[in-house]
Amino acid sequence: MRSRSHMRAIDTLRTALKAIIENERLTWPSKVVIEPPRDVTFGDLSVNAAMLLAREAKTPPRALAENFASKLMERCPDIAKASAAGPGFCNVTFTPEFWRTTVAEVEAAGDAYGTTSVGAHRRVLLEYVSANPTGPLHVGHGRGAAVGDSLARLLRMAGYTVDTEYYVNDAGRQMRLLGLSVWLRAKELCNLPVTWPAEGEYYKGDYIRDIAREMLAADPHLTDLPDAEGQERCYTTAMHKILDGIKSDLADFRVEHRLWFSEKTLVEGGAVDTAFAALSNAGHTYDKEHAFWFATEKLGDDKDRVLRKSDGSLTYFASDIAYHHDKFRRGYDWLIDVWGADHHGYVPRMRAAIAAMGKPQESFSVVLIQLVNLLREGKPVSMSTRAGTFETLSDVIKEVGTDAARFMFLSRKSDSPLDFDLDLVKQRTMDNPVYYVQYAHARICAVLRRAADRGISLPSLTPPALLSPLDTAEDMALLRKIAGFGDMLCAAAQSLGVHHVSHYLTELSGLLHSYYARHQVLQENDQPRSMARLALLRAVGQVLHNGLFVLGVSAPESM
RNA sequence: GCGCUCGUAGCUCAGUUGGAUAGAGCGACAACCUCCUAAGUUGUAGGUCGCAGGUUCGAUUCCUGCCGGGCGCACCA
Repeated sequence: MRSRSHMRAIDTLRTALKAIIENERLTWPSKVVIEPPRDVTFGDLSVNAAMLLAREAKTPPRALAENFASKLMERCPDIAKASAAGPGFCNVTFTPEFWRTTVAEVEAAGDAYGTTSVGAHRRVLLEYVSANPTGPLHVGHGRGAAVGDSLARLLRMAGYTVDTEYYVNDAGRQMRLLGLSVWLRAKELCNLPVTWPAEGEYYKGDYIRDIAREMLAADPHLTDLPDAEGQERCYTTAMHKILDGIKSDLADFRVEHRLWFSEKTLVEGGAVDTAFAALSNAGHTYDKEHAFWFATEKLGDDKDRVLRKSDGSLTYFASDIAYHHDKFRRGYDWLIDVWGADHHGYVPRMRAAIAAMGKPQESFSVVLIQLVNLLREGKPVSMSTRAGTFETLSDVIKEVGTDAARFMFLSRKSDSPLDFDLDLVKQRTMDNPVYYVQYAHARICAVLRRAADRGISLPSLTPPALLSPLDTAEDMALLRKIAGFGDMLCAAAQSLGVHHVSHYLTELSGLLHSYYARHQVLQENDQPRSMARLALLRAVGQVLHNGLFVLGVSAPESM
């Protein structure tokens, strides 16, 4: 379903056209699309209604469109021009006065400009990053973090009530390996004999040795402990240290998680049994070959899945079901998970679990994050956690900065692979459009400062009369663009595609730079025009600011 | 082999859920600072939207089949 537009122009046109169509005793087709045409010379908006209604009206689409066009002009004073075009489009141009009032809309709303209520306060739980606390975050996690955090901001702008959560996998094999790895390093540092497990059965990164060293410094007798107890202590300490590091990296990256949810606590609280009972009561489980199975195949999965293995232990899927069951119990209407794209094969079984809980399909969404190919001077940088030769998120932030890294992550569809070249991201070219957008904002601020120096002051709400000098094609282009900001945010929220926001900002910045080069904003001999343009620029600056906020990128006042 | 996904300008990618003559940046070439920030602007060149069918007023978009790349197919997490 297409969401209803909030753009004032579209709203106005829809209302007028609806009345006309009803007057003709025709029915408003659900497939009506009102949108800006590809070519701006066609007008501000374009409607396909005549083509959809031709059959019912028994009139050629072109003639019907002409009829609609003339009625629109009679009926609606905001419409300056309406005409039939192409196979039966109806193209509409609004009056300049109509567009100018957009400035006041922006000024009145301020930081809230662009917010809508399509979300209707539905409660969303957005889970992202959730990396195992077995090592520092790397660049791939950074992409998921940027996308998740910006999605939260985006959905809030669209009127959803969003909680963000990090699921801490603090139970299971990975944690045992972490404890073992630190424990063995500690023994090694004390020159005790150590037999290393097979490759892949322990973590090798330098941070493991660092943690072992810190622990020994705090307690020189650490290695006197029996193996089991020592490993347990190492696991607990290491996990907390690593988690602290992750939290600090996320803070540096302007990424917020409001909730931190422990898998261990969940399991110990009996959530698995509760979830199992729910599935069993609905008749979705069975026992086979000493294992406990979940019949996911009937719910769209490739085959049924094991929940409790024949050795009595739980599968990862089991606790994940319990986790999602618990999310619903906490009252959320919509669960959004941000996962690495290598987990896409996991989606059908999770969907099956959601269905088995009796929840509608729309209540669960997965946003897949494709691989980040980290490059340096065009050459790939290896990123294996266990090999210990990865580039951490923290290193990348230090090198290129949070703004550039976030914008880069957010400027492409999250489910397609991304080449992240460290040298490129530091460059100030259009391969790296963050500067282009930030520069547009800084430029506007510079003009506003200059105006203030000259003693020109704008009212906080600009009266319409003051804006009448805005009459060029470039003025209209900017006004139309900022008028569409809220709709763009809605569309982006609906498709869970944050990249739409960065594309929009790049386009808006292009219009601004072009405008700036073409029209002198402050003119010594034309105070009224200066005021009007200043007000327009201030509004554009506000929109850039709001858009950058959604991306979690700063809007500098000077560069 | 099965499933998911992608294939759009030389390169990196958009394409608003089926609309009109398919866009942007980079790279190339050529113009713009006595003037509010040149991290900028303007212009030119560049395309069989992987291939072949189908659905309809209309397809880059939806369906089918091929070709090619990525990923996934555990009583792992």
